[in-house]
Amino acid sequence: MRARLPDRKSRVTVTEVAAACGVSPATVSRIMRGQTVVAEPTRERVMATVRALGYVPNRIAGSLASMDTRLIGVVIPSLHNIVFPEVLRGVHAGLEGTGYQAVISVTDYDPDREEAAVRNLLAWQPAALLLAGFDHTDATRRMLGQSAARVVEMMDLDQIPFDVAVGLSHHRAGVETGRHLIAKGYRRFGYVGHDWHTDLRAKRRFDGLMQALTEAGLPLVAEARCDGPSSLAEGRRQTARLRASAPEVDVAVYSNDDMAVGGVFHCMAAGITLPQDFAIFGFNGLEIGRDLPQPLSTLRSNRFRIGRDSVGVVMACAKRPSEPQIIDTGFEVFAGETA
Amino acid sequence: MRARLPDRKSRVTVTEVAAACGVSPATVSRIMRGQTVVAEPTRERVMATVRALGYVPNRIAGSLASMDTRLIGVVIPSLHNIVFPEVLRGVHAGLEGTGYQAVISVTDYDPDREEAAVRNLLAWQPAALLLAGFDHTDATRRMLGQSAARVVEMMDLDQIPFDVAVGLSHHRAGVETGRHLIAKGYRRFGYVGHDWHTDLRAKRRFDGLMQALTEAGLPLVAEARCDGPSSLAEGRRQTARLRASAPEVDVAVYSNDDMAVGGVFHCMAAGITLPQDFAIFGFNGLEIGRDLPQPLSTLRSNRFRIGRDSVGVVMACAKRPSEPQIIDTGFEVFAGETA
DNA sequence: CTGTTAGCGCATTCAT
DNA sequence: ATGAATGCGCTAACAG
Repeated sequence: MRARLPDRKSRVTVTEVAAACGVSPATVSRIMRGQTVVAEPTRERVMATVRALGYVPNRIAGSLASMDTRLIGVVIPSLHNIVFPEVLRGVHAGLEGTGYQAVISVTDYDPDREEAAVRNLLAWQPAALLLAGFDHTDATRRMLGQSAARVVEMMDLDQIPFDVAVGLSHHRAGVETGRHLIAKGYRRFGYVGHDWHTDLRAKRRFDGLMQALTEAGLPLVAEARCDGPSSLAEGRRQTARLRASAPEVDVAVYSNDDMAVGGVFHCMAAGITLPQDFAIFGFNGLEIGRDLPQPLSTLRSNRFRIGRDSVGVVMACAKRPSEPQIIDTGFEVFAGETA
Repeated sequence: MRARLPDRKSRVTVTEVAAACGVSPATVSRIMRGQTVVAEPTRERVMATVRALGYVPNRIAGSLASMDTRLIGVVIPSLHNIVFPEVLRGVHAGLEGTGYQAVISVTDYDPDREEAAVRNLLAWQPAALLLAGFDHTDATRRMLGQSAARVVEMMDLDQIPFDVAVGLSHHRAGVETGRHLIAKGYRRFGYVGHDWHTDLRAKRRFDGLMQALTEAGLPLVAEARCDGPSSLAEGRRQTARLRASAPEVDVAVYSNDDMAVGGVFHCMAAGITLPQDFAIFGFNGLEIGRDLPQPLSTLRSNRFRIGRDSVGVVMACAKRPSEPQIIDTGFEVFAGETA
């Protein structure tokens, strides 16, 4: 027999509530979940006791008994800019009122850390796992295969998903960017970007851009890329480099809005007039770009919608579909005034 | 007897692993937790089986048995700007390698939604709850009192915490802002702000500023405030209003960097030279301010550190201290070039 | 060092 | 409409 129980987190249990008002634990349990029909007087009596004792049902025990956790694992690459928080905002909007909770992990764009995160999260038997992109280790894929959780690969549509993908085609986004700018009359293209090893979607957009240029018989005149993650500071620095090395470039496509706004700041400081002297086009459609003195020309990805719809799809059905499913949240050109 | 078991999320259990390699479940459990000493040959044999079967321990069951969940509840007001994601970043940095997971809820600055979030999170028996500020409902306070979880009130130090507070004194931040600007020679102060009903810390900074002005015998010449949350767009709008109504103001203190950067954008667009014609001082020290063509003058709050240290304190000790504890993560003036 | 035993708190039968 | 019995998968105490 156990000598001493460890301190309980919640003092009150169903059994105690039941005892306190002369019903069985099963009745209390039923009332707490509002499921089956219970006589109104009983219900009221029990609820009074619940309030009096401050009873909070233990979901750990409940989940074990019912084999249903109401937990959603969310694995995101980064919290360094506003992009993934906006996805999270969508996730929370989708979760609102469902009784599900989000358990969050951050990978810093490292597949091995993603693997660790997935392992830890799966141990909580989540109803679903929301990941970013398709770049997982083999072990991660195996674990996902063994689990019964729904798996949403967010942000991206350019590969066949494991279960469901919710996002946009970054390749097509790149193509549309190129076509849009060519249609506006730009011919001497430059590219300003950040690390492709971690941010594969940025690379995919670049490839799309190149496809559009090739279709139009145009070269990429120059590019300036840094090794690290995107930032305003790198956007400024790489823009300076690009301008110094290739002053003939009339429009630069940026890997994202952080880099692009950095570019705008460089131009402000250097007295370069946008878009006459030089044009800038971003990606994402962040608030910061919209509220610039000259609004940033960019492509809006719908990050809130990605998060919300990802939750929506797993709430709609607890089982994986026989065919991988694809939900396109789209993108739109935001004209702005910098290109 | 139960007719039919519901589908299990994880097919493999300790019992099955144990059976598969001829040891007892307890031994498998011990090995999985790496706690007590187990003979090396046994360990290897079991681990081989674990890998072969793809066994993932069920933490729901584990938590119930050990009454220790390794879950940390985090309740944040908003994901609309980068401030709380930076706190979350700190939280995840602090959690790294501890085996604890963060369960997140968002309140949109609504105490009633905070109450609901706390109720839902406490049901998971978390080891700790991380909240923002002191503005809780009575019911929330009662629930926190009943639970054994550590409670960290983040961001703020201006009241006596329930258990631990990690953050900075917003009143002192306001005072220091005032003194700093007075020392720089400014005399005609304005204030640009957003809604105080939701963001009580902004109000506290304002009060501190007023105290500094009063000490110096200076009036607040003008103020422009909006009802909604802070944003770049409102920063621009309210700055325009302030300038129109009180052109004599030589420095404006802003409720935060989002508003202040909006102010900088207004000045850029309106051809106002900073800081000669008009000076701007923010609060937070966001990346966006630092990388502006003219870096924003502001007060750095240490949001990453707040998150990391909040986790640190609950990892250090599982029990509430007898006396409320206060951890000051401080703030520093960032000189910048706009004031 | 390892096995046995007895729950953790709750949800779910099935019987009444 | 309600109660009694059973076990979810695991960990902790104890015995050996």
